[in-house]
Amino acid sequence: MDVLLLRTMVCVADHGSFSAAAEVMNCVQSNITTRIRRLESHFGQALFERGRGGARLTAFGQSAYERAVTLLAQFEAVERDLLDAAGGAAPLRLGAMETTAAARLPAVLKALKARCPKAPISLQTGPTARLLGLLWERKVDAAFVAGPVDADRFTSVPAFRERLVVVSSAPGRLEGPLFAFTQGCSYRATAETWLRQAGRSDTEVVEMGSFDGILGCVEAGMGFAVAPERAVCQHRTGTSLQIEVLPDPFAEIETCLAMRLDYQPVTAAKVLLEILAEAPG
Amino acid sequence: MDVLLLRTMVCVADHGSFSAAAEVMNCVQSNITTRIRRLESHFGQALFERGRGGARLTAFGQSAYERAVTLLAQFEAVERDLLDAAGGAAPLRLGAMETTAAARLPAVLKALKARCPKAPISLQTGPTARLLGLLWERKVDAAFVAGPVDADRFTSVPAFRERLVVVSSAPGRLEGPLFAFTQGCSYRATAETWLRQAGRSDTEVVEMGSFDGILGCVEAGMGFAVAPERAVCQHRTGTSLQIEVLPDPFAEIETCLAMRLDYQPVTAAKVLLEILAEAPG
DNA sequence: AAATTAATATCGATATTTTAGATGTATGGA
DNA sequence: TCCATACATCTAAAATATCGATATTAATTT
Repeated sequence: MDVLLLRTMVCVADHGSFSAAAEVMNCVQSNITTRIRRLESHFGQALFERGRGGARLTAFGQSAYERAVTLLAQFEAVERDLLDAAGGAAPLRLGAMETTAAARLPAVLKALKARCPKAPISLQTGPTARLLGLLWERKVDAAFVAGPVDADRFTSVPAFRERLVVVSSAPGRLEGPLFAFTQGCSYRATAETWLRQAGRSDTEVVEMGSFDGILGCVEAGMGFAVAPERAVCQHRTGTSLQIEVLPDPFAEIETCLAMRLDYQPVTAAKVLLEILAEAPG
Repeated sequence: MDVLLLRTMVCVADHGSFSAAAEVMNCVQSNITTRIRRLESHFGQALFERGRGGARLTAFGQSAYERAVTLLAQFEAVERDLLDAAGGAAPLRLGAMETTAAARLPAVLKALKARCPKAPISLQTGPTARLLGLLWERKVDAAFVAGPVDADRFTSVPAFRERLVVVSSAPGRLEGPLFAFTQGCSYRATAETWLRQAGRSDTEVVEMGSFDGILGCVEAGMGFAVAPERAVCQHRTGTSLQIEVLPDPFAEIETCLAMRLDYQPVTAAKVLLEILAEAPG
């Protein structure tokens, strides 16, 4: 019984079909079939019920899946620890909100790279809710998200204090729709709460996937947006964008670095925590 | 990082050299070299210090070894459980003392095979001390050993009550050396204690590896032996061997089935426990 | 200093395993 | 009926692991 087979089983179960798993694992679907069949013949039991609309775990498959998940997690934890012990070369997979990535991370990551040159560091951006999901599934090791964070599921340390501002094309001109990220973005949630309290629950919301796009639309006078001051300032150079701090209690938002409770920080993660502690934003 | 690589590392560490590991793993030594080098280059760190007289773990190798051992144990536990859940086909590796294997196990194993026909059952014989060692290293799942057993390290259930007898070629003729198994046999320890208490500490001891050999020598009048009554009776048919029960408190010895505290019994093991509970010997 | 010994390392041929990609089969819905 | 979706099967080729012979190394012995 090989780890690859277990990984494949977990991937199929997670993505609901052989073909989806093949895409995720960068191989052809026939390989997935072969591996699952090997596992199944090893146990003499079907792991999945195949049918239109994908593959579902059988009862036996379900129990195998649960054990496989914890086994693989332990396997990866050991591998991480050893890579780390071997010379601080354990990878660190970070997540961050778009705006944090743009406004805050360049300085932090530069300092981190300087102190852990060998550690491969990767970054994935997305809204807070999705990042917490990735964290929970162990797809990322630590994520910069808008606080506060559910302390029952994650540890978190304060990283940056952001001031939320309203961005518009002219002072006080809050006409047109609110440009915001897709659902799951906590800044958007804050903005909507603010608008409701200000009696503007009718404001239309336009979803956009990129921060640049949002600012571009706002600059063109198509509407307004809510974003952290730092992030706007970075983009504002040479533009006519106007900013205005949100009223309390919406102005002050804390960005935290969140991790799973059971995550054992690798060297690079410890250094990141030190960097955040040294230079509080 | 493949399981085979970890298994190889553990095997090298356990047996002290690449070539010894190669023998145990049924492959040529160059394979071991290749696998260890792959692991080492993966971590960028040496796992073993090579030298005349074998390979020793480096500090890093030691920590890798410890993690690998627990990981492999978990891996195997999961595999066992799943094979078991898939249809009671999980293997059961038994250990037993020579005399137990000869006198008691045939009936028990027959009943076990009848109730778990699919489960592969293997048996390894040896003296109590070695069996407990195998148990501890998880090389066997359960072992029939002479009680009492250290309850801090093993669970044990009573299996058979044996009456120890002195075997000689003529009634009362306890001349010549004591024929016994190698060190580690608890019957031998009992016999030596008895002899000491009887003021015969000077009795010479001849070690032999097989029970048949011992009885043969005794029958030829070369000396005497101590063994469970049942085992002697099986072999005695048509011989002139004389038996005499040992004085208290040496006569009554309990044979237990011992398992590691953390062993999760597979179906075959549970059935074995039932069989022992039904027909106490 | 040379020879011996007990180890691991290296290398090329071979065998095995895994993969990709083309094709087949089944099934439900337009 | 035809199409789309999804798994199964098969084959050639690519990747990988193994064997077996030989080289290398370092510590002992002579």
